[in-house]
Amino acid sequence: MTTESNRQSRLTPAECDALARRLFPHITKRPEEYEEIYPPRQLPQGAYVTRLGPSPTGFIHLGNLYGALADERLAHQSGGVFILRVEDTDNKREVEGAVELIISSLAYFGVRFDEGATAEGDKGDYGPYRQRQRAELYQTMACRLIRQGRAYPCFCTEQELTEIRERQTAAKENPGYYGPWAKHRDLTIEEIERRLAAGEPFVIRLRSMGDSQKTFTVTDGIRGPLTMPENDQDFVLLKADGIPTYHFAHVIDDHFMRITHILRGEEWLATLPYHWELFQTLGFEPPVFCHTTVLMKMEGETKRKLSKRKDPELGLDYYRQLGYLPAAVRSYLLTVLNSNYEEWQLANPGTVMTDFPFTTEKMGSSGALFDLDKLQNVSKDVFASMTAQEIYDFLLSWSAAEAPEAHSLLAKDPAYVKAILNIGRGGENPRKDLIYGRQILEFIRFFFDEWFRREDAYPEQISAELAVALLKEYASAYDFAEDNTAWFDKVRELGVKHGFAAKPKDFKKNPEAYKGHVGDVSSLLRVALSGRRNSPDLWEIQQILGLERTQARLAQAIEELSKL
RNA sequence: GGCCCGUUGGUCAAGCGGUUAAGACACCGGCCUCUCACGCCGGUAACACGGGUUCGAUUCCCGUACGGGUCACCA
Repeated sequence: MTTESNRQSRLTPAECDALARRLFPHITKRPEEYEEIYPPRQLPQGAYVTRLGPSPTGFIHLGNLYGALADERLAHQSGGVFILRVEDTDNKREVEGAVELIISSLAYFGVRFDEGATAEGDKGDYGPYRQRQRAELYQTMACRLIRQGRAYPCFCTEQELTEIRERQTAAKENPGYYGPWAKHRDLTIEEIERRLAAGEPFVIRLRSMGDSQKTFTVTDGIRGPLTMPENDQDFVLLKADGIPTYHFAHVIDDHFMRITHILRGEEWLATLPYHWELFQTLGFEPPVFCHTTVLMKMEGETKRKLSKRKDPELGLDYYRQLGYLPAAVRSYLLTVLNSNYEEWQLANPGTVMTDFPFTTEKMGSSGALFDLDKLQNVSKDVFASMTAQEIYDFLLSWSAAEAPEAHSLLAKDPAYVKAILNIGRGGENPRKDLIYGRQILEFIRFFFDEWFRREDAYPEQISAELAVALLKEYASAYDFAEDNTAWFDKVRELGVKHGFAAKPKDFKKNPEAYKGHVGDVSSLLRVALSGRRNSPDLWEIQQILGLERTQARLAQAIEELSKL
């Protein structure tokens, strides 16, 4: 804007002083006192102090966890502090119990705070940690700005603001409250006095000294040097109810809580000039800004930022309900957050996630699509690295909350369930077919008589009559004590005796000569015993089912097939 | 629309003036094999476009296109 609009306040220092007292009669502290109340932290060199500042709207999704994880890693791996600060300056949006939900959801996924709002109340020396309770601090700072002529009361009504915007749109000017458009920027003290006396509601606006024709440069912790136009907007500092806007609260809190690194989504990039001017005006040393990318979702042909309202399936609760392993979700998010995490993990087997040196430099700056395939793959790997006992413990606690109908069955016979979970586990290359709680229940359901049912058809190349004969013969010859090899040899013999090829290759070479091959015979057994055409090793399944249940299922299949 | 950020295979992404342009997921073959899964081997597939700068551009600069974000007394 013109230099005209950058001029100092029209009010004299004495008038500013009087105005400050008039506006904030209850403010007794001076900003300097707060510097002492919230002294610089005594922390090791290079320690990060980060914070998560959710607004208590009662919904938290993958994107929030994504950011929280970065904050958490940076703070904790550097010996720093991670704070939860509740940004409740908008009472219209507040939802009952939201803070508790946020804390418990994040805790479930392994994100813990050192300081700030907790379920038991505030913890730490830089509180209170709910912004509405810090009103006096913000007002003290606003009072100082008024006194310095760097802020002023604005009595504009919503209508007047709309009008201004309309005129700006018509004139093709940038919208906003700035420069010549800021009509209450230079009210006389008498006019202000008159309106105050009349009880008109007002907000406190910054008197911007910026020039949008000029630029400034900040070095972003993720994106490197960023050049942006200076702010020239007289944006609102304190709302009519005396509560600060995000912009004002953020700058003051991050200063007095001695935050070193501000991680926030890129949606804040556009207002960075606001914050920059505020840091300068208040004389605060700005922390390092780190603007992360947002997590995106594919919608039709285009990508879109995850939305609270449109994407309930991306809520943290959703993954908890499905029974995703917290470690898997964390690990997946880390692969997106830090591009070299995956390779590090591959190169350092047997390490835990917290050993990984997380850096802001390795964070990407273009929006990443949420990739369910990848999450599932990561999840499989995590389950594959766990013992049956660990998986059992997880399933038990998860099902208690999210799958009560399965919980009692899982709890009834721990040894049985663990034996099931142990199939194909323990070797160098464990099976990777466990993804999440619900899916695991589905995967193992046939082991339980309560859930067992035939899901697939018997092999069509075997007639019902022959199938019955095979099953009967198999059942009477079945020896529970035989080992895997001896057992399969017997299945093979049985097949050969009835005209099946001993090897699939023999059958392929000469299909006319056989009724099928040994695989068809075991398919028959598989369907009879598991209800499915595909399953893990049959011998193991029988060992786990036990002799009695095995025989019962064979009998059941014989009966079923006899009716055909 | 103004401003800001971004753009390497379907996805996540290495790369930071000279590479046969990594790797992971997904997909497709093959091997192993009684099915599934695992594992192993192989394959398809990318530097948005146009100008510069340079001996040489994926890499640097400028445009264009496309995508995203933001323009509140919400955060």
